[in-house]
Amino acid sequence: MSNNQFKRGELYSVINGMASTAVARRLQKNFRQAGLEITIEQWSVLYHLWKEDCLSQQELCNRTFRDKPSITRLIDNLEKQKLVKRTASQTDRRINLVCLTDAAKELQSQTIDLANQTMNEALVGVTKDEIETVKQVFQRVYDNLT
Amino acid sequence: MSNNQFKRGELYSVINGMASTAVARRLQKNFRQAGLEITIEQWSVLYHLWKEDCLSQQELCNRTFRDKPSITRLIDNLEKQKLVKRTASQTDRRINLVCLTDAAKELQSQTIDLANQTMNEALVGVTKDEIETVKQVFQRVYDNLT
DNA sequence: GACATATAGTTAGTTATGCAACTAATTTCA
DNA sequence: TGAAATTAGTTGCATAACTAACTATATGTC
Repeated sequence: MSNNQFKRGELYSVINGMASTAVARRLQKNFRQAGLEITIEQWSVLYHLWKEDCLSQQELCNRTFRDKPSITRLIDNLEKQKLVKRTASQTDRRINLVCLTDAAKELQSQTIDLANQTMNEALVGVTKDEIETVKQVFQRVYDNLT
Repeated sequence: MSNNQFKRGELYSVINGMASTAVARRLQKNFRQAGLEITIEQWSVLYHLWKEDCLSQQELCNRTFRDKPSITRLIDNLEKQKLVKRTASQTDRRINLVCLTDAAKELQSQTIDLANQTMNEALVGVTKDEIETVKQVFQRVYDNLT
């Protein structure tokens, strides 16, 4: 038995990611209470577009760790809500560039404030070093499996 | 700004839980390759029943961190596959006791081996102390938000 | 130039999640 | 005792995930 193997009874918390689920739920709730009608999955797409606008769907797949059908439907829903718009690329007609609308740009600061607030609530009593360790382990696990 | 606040650019990995998603995906794949037709959500319910059989649906909610409709439907599907059976409690007729079938009992060792194997792959290069820290932070975050 | 292969995105089908509204059984307490 | 509140579970609706199969465009190679 390897040195770092989880005991069976502890496996679940890792597989299920209960902590990140709890964060997501709380953030969703905070959005709703602020009258924002977006899901946190939609928000996570907008988040990457705020960093760099007009990405291809494939690029959004890479950055959000989602597969193509998931992104297709998230973009469908964001388009219905008039938060993004698909535009065919001039140079490669296979590619859709996904660009923010003005309405989406207005959401940025408000939702990022809510996200930061939520993280502050979540991380009460957690040290900087511990956060650093969690991030490193996450990255390592992700790299190990992909 | 609080001392342990995430920088914006780092928020996503926590909220999305990409690492636990990657673990779940790999475990699901390993189940499929072994010819096991269960989802990892279903497995996570069975997991708690292997530890203690014939729990109420409410108790399964608590132990798996899911809400009641999610458990209702997971049990529906597990019942379709003849892996569990609902039995009305003798003492409180509101309660369904969810009990394992023989078929489910046979799945236990095989799937837990696969889960341990998956965790070993995932945790290559991660130390025991780091795992301990991650678990503590998860628990802390969960407690902070619930 | 033409055929094979790779890449970008969509669609269909199944399972799962969250919320809100619901039924039925039990408990509380006036 | 009997009405109100609580608890256990279900159902309906919308969103999202994964897989597999699909279309369309682009690239690579003979």
